[in-house]
Amino acid sequence: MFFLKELPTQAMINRYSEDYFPERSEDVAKKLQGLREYSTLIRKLEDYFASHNLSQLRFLVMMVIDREPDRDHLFAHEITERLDVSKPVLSRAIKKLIEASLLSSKKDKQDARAVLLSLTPTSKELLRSILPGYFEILSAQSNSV
Amino acid sequence: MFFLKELPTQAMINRYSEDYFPERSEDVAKKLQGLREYSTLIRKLEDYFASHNLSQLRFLVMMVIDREPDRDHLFAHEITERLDVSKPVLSRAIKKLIEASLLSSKKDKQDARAVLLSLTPTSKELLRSILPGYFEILSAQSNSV
DNA sequence: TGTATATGGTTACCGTGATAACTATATTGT
DNA sequence: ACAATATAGTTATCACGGTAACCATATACA
Repeated sequence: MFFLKELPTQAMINRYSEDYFPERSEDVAKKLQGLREYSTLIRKLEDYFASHNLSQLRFLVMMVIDREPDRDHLFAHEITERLDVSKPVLSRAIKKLIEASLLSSKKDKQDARAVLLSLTPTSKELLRSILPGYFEILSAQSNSV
Repeated sequence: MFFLKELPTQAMINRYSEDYFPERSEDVAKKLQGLREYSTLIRKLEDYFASHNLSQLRFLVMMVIDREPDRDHLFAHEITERLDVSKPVLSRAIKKLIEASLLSSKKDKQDARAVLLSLTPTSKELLRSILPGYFEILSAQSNSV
């Protein structure tokens, strides 16, 4: 998250940065604007997921299982490979999804440590119902990015 | 933060979204890419601030005081107007900055509720020392944004 | 075979977001 | 003047990131 509401003017950035990178101060202005716009977008997404008793992370966990070709399940460590999130955080997100009947887990037969995770009918239906709103937010022109 | 490492291909997005917004699925792809890139950038910034015993928020609190024209102080509620963060979070950030001698506070004479916040010599020096690295990260081309 | 190492996942703990509700002081309006 | 309302800031509590350390099981290899 990037909190700054009123971005510094180009003049202000120049004043701060001209000692270091005068030739790149426009890049800085552009990046700050991007940070702000994407922070706003992330807020909208999180609000949207929250209104469906989800978080962005829990949504993405379901998505990466759903989008997996040729298989209807993933192991937790495979989800870790696909999402930039720490193991404990993922572990907790999975636990909540299971409690909400949005994931089902099954012990693997080859590896007693591993757990197979798959979507439930409920979560497949939920995914279908929230995707339109998700794409709506992502494609909205109001986010001037 | 947006966690998805491998973004969906355009074909995958089309498959998911064509029922809803076929004409805007390229916008969706672009937004997802932007989200990912800015999340990476925010991670870099947070790591950088952490290496200086700061957070992005604490840095921005100092910055908005420093950049204020004609005054060397701000009230907490003025900082709230400038940063998109809740009052309690700001309150805690200010408390930590004061404990670290990076902010000094003084009761206002007109309004007994309000507290004047200004930078200390230490924090002015700290700001000057971390700004080059901050602009370096923001202007780096590696963030392909 | 059995010991060291690697891997899958969880637990414990901390930092930092949020909201609701609170205290204290200012302001408004009759 | 004083009751109602608004404002400045804090406290309590929760959600959800992170790292370090920990089980349990698999794998490597002497």
